[in-house]
Amino acid sequence: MMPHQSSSLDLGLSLGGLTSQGSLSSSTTSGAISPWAAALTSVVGDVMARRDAHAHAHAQHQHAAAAAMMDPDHRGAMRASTSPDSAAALSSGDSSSKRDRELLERTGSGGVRSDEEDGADGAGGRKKLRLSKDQAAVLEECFKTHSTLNPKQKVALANRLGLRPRQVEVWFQNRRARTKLKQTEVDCEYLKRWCERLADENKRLEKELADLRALKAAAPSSAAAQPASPAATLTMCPSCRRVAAANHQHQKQQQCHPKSNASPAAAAVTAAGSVVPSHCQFFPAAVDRTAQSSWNAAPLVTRELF
DNA sequence: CCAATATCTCTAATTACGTCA
DNA sequence: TTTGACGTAATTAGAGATATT
Repeated sequence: MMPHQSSSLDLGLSLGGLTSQGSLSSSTTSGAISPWAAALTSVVGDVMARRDAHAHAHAQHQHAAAAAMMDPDHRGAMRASTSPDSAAALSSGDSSSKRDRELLERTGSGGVRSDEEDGADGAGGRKKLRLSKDQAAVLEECFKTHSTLNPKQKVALANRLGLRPRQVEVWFQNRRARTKLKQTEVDCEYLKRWCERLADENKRLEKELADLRALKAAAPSSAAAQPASPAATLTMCPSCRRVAAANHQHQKQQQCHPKSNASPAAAAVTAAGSVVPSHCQFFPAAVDRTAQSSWNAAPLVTRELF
């Protein structure tokens, strides 16, 4: 599965740096600001300035409450907090199960509630939050920088947006899923077009083969002049279906695909582990997709093939 | 040191809500 | 006004990693 990225993505964000003015101060022990923190700060600054013009008073109230509830550091160095509820549960020695705590978080008891939730029914019904354009823009910008969040980033972002950390987490999960789905669609389209192209190529080669056979049949006299020489025999490579002349003199076919000892450049290993002959490598996906070991690393690009 | 347990985060699949044509 | 499609927030289940007991 995916390795945990907490250490590599650690912002060094200090929640204490969240000032009441809404500015996000990010600092590392070295004093350098990470790219993610810088992006968050600038994006949040731009978008939130507009947002705050409308909802500053209410947001401040929320953020103050959130800051009071959410301090992941108080739980110790190693265990990160996902929700204020779980933090509270742990710090109070609560032995309730994970599901219980998740239920608690969902129902919002003791946690931070968003504007939308405040207006929701309290009967436990699933009330769907609609993220504002500004919230979505901030999340989107952050996603561009990093598709995953460490706990500190999550809490900081949640605080800034007036959302629960869980909501930020869910948004990133769904965003990754959408990205992957889109990439899959792109890949699917790409493969479809390759398939069509190969079918065309196959047709062309079969026609070429038929022509050659016709040519051979039409000129039997020249073949008869050299009856002992089967050099004109045409064979087709079972793998790539290319036509090749066979050298029967030594009962050795002209090898279309030199066996495994061939130079590394002669064969590329596909993702499935099969060997693709070098002259069959007009399907680049067989090669370059091996480098895409993870979806996160696969950029959503339309390959320029045609 | 090792096993059991707890907790976290992730993906994948699914559900359900809100919007819009 | 109703309805179906669609986008997406939220839920669920299960797996892997890591810390704690």
